[in-house]
Amino acid sequence: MAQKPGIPKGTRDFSPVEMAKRNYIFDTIRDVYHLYGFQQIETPAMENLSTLMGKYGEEGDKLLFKIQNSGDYFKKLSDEELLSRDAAKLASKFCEKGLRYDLTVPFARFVVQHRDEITFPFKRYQIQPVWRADRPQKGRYREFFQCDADVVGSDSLLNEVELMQIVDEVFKRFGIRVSIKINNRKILTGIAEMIGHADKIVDITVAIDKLDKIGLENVNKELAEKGIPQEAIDQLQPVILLSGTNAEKLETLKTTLASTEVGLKGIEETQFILEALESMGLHNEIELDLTLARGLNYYTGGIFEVKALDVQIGSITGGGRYDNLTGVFGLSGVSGVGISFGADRIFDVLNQLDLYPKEAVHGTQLMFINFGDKEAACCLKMSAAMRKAGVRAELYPDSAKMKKQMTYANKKTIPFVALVGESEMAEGKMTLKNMESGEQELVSVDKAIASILG
RNA sequence: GUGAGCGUAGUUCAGUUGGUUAGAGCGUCAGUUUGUGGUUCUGAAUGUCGUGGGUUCGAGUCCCAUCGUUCACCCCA
Repeated sequence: MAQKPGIPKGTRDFSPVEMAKRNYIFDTIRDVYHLYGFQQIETPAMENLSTLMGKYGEEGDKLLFKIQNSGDYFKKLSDEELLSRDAAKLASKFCEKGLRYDLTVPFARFVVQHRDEITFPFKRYQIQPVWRADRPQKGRYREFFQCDADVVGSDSLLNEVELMQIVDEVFKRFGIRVSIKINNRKILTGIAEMIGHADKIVDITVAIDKLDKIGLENVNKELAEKGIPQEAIDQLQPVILLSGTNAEKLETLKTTLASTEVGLKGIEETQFILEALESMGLHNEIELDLTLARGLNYYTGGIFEVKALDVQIGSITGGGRYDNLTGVFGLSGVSGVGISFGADRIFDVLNQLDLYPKEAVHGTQLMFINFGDKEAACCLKMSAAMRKAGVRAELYPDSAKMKKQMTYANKKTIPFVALVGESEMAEGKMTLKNMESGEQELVSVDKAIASILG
């Protein structure tokens, strides 16, 4: 066997059927975004590395795909640099660009760069692939699509409410049962302050985040390993184990975090969002979950995450508020909040649950069998008329054996086949065969259109 | 970045304690059928057993390396 070609790990080809399904996902999300007044933008696949670096934490920097400069860059390096064997340092010498890691940071760059053309508040959505140099595994790819919607230039919590409504609506349309989790960075900060370790907030949240995965005991162990004293860990217990309804949780937190201003602010925000959503009535459950941390360190307010209830696959949507993301690009005072649907994981979920509507696949509806040049010419005219009426029609290009042509129609799951031979031509009609039932009858073009579209 | 499993036809896999010419289902192609597919029957094609080295009289099978892949951890959509 000749050497088989392949594609880089963590990347995928998409077949026609897969594309039809993916487009159904993108279209559904896009429709809902439009309903809420979001406008689409796109940004380049590559950004300047300086735009990307330092925005996703240390771990994120490592996962950035860097793009090698062109040209003889090694000539410009000193012997010392070349011999340093320091990948990160050397990369900075001959990589100026990188593939985007998410859509939020490029969007922040976009906002700052085009600030004079943008009318705030700016509601944009963006559906594009992103790349991460991660090691692939189940539900994790190195190239995957995100479907982001963000509002920048407005501090109003109504934006959070609206985004949660969008999340709820999208998953309702997909028919995926989900649990929407909400938290607030300010509450997490308040907790860290309360126990007197505000500086350890990242370690604390990362540890707490693993609660349902590794259990309380291991969380506490990890906290201790990160240098949190035992008494502080003890103080954390009631918070970690917080339970009850959302309202009850908030009440408990109000007393626990009474001493921290940030904490109370976070509680107030969360309460507003939850109450607003409650009055709207969501289809899916929304739950205050303090263990929800999210690694992205630019979040400052509300944090959201969505998990599918019927498939185990990690989070399928996430988002949150970031008060000062544009600040790092030189424009402060612009707050933003956004969500991101993970199209690829949603694809996997829909596949596993087999939730695609039949109409999602827009295949050919009618195929003309090709009997020869004369017959084909007649089919050409008929098919033109049928397309005009909105029938997706095609003519088999070669006058191959019937069996071959029928097999082709069968494989493409084309529901109708038209046979136009000598006798049909004489009458200006076609024999229309229903591929599912096997029935066929001699009909006019108009009648055929009616029964196909009917 | 860390750890574990798996690489045999287009595909899913079988292949005994190492033993002659490496098999099966599905798929593909041809015929049965000069205007009828999805269901029948008949026949055919296809592999450097991921790659390189080693042990052995003998390696698909054992050892080492390498690449690919899958899963878990870290992190994340």
